[in-house]
Amino acid sequence: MSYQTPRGTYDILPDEVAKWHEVEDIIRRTCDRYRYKEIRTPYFESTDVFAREGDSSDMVNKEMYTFNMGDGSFTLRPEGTAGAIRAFDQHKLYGSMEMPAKLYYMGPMFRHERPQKGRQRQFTQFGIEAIGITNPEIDAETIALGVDVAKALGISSVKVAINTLGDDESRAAYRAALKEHFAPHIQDLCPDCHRRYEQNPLRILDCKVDHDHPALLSAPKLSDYLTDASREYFNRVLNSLDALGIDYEVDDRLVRGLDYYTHTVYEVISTRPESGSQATIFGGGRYDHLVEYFGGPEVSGIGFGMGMERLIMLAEAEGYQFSGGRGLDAYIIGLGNVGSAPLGVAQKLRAAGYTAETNFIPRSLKAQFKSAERNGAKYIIIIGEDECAAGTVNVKRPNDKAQVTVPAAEIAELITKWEEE
RNA sequence: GCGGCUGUGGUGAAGUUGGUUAACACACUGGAUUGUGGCUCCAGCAUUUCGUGGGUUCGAGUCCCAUCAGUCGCCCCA
Repeated sequence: MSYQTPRGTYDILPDEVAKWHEVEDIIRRTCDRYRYKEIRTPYFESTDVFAREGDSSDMVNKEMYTFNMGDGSFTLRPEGTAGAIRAFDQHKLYGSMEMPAKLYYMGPMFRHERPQKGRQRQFTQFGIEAIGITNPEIDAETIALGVDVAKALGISSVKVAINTLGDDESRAAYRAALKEHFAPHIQDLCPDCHRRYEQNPLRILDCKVDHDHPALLSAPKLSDYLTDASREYFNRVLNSLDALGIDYEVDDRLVRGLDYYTHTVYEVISTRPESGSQATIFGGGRYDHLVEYFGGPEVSGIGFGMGMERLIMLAEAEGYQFSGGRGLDAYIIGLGNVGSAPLGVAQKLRAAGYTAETNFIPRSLKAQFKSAERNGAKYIIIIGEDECAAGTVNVKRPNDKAQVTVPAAEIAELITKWEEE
């Protein structure tokens, strides 16, 4: 009997962790520059935080990890927005933070989906939310933040696709128009579109099967149903993107899966052909009713979510070199009966800020040299019985094979001197 | 949830129409060189074992069924 990680989950092994630290660090620094503050919410919430009324999609019905321990129904968070808004309302941050409240989060999310590459059941998502002020410049700035993160990881082949869903009035009118338009053609469309017709008519527009169907090509445009205010808002978003120096493409077929989105929606995708179904780097939009749903004021927010596994995959595809973490400064070799002398030397170096490692099991000099080399030691320190008795150590620099003998007490000073050369 | 493909040691992998000792390479361990490594050479390294569990057969890594996992596409994508 052997054990393995559950389907769609994976271990991040020691060799890969440095990569994650680096990505996390880039995200934190970027958010810091934009003055977004981290918020950490529970990994599970009451189920109704995620299963809001009006959502009848597959996500809520089949793709959530929900459990009941006898004190209510709880669900592992499938995304970050709901928890952040819930916290914003619960702690009345609209009273203590200056608006917009600019928040970011980073951590594991859980979705019971069929796994694929870049699509795990437990995955890691970074996201931001700017809550409390409806303003097109904010919408544009969130895109700039996400693009900055991607750029910092060398991801340059990106395309910003953006669209507007308009306000409630615009979207309701468009939805009605779409249903009216497709009603006579519904029999010609694929079975999936039959379901979409009922559940989310906007999704028919990006159907892969019926992509070139005449009824799709002649379908009414959302832009024709926008109110003047909505159109004006969207134009200001686009102008702001110009000001930020961000190229974009308006894609009037870009929609979202949930009903709470209004006005701006966007997706930033990789244009590298091999990225396939993992092309989306991050996607987000504005939501008008979420804050009041959780008991807060009638204000809107905007945010995006970014899958960090994909981010790392894309960074690697673009040739980004991860630093690999800190290397080894000194490897201390002990030969013969030298007791704990190597430990003492290692500790002196660590106290001075260096990384140091010693051999613990009796091994030949050759074997210990191999370990030192494999660990990429910048300095190799040899302590034999003679040195131990004399209170000295041999210090070797593999680069040029220079070697000196110094009193053990002065080891840190010697390394520092060599480091400064 | 649906369909296709894949699954051999630490890694990459070869394994013909089922036939008896699972190739090769790298990595790793030890030695040649018992206090100065990185090269070279030698040796060891899957010993009912080929993701797991059944089945067919005199005999299965090779065929059949189931199952698990990965992967590609669909659905969905908060």
